[in-house]
Amino acid sequence: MTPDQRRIQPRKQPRQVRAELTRQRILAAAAHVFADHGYAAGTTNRIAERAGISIGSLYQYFPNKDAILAELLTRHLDDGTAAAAKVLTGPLPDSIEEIFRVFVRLAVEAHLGDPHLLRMLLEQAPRSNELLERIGRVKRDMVGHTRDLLEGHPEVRVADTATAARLVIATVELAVHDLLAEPDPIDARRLEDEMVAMLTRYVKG
Amino acid sequence: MTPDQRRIQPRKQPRQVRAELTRQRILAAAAHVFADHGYAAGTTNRIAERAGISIGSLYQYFPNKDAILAELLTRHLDDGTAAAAKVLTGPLPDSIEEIFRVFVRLAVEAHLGDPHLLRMLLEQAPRSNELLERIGRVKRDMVGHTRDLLEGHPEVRVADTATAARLVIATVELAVHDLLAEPDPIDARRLEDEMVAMLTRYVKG
DNA sequence: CATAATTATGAGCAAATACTCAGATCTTGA
DNA sequence: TCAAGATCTGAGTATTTGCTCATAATTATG
Repeated sequence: MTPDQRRIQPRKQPRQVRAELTRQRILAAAAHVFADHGYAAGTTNRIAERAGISIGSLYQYFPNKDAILAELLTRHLDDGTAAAAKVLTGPLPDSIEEIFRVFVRLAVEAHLGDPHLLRMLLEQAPRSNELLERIGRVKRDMVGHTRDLLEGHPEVRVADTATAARLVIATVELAVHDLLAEPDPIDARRLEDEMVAMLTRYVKG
Repeated sequence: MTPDQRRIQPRKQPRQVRAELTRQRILAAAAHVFADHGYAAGTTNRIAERAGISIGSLYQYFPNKDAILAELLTRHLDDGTAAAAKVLTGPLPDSIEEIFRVFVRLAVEAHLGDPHLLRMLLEQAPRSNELLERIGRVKRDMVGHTRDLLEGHPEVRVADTATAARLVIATVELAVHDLLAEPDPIDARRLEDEMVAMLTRYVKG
């Protein structure tokens, strides 16, 4: 470990518009390159090339390669929690089926953009402790909320709500990833219907 | 690409016992190293060191690093299909619930050995086209069998058996991986029970 | 317009790593 | 016992890759 605590924060705050533009180009290019080549083979030089900027510029906004991945993942997590929080401000449907539908749809929508990138993110990111914790926290929150939901809802008839909550979250997250990222992806709407049906019948006993 | 078609086959068939022993040591060491460090950071030198042999010996049995991963994955796939084939020779239970239980248990057992390694394998291996196809074929077979099962079983009441089969396979595969490889893994028996319950209630409508 | 501040450049360095090869050591078989 | 073949060794090579830094170009400021 370097003495200066292996930075993840950008080394410089952009002060001109072109700087912010360059940052965005780098992130967009990184998303494509990582999705196409994987993390290890997605070299920083390739990212710079794809972004149409020099390698030097890249390192003016990101202290190292990991920081780029971290930023991409952070964005995804923030987008997801923001979307979920927004839904939670309004009133939820009554039936457990429709509640599930809301959240499954949220998950599907969050991954329709670039499923390959997302898959990559959640696979490679766990190398870093900081990101591992952040992911773990988000997941634990989701499981917690799900558990509360299961315990408080009259239609639900599962004995062990803790286990059921974990199963529900894992199923949604992973199945969405997998099915959407496959070479022959399932139709998103149909996936939503079937998954909602499965979860609903499960928790209703 | 090199002109000689990037080999995956070992360059030499072992003719003495010590050779076969070395091969096994390499694979065992690779499994540990890959599980601990990931594929990229699992260097061939580290594998050789852990196996207690020289780096030169390693390259006498595997033409390159990818071939080691390929062999590990092939073993896992072969073990899985062999176990499934064995089960299919005997008579299956009547109820769909008990049928699901048989296969879920198979999946759980196949991953109890070294879940971290398996997770790694399925995440990193798809870089190679050959392995991608092999995995795809196994998966398609499983989906096909599941579909036949769903269509032929009187208790099953799903409209779109093709989609349902994909959902069932993805759920079992991925949830098993995820839940077992987590820092705080779910009890295997409880996982089996809940998953069987979920799938059964799903397909029974 | 002039000076400073910000941003961009890209050749090249240092480190890591997959892999080679010439020779040493061990095993086999007659 | 001993030659031929099989196996093992590990320092070294070729390549890749993350990243730096001196310098240039651009933009802001007064």
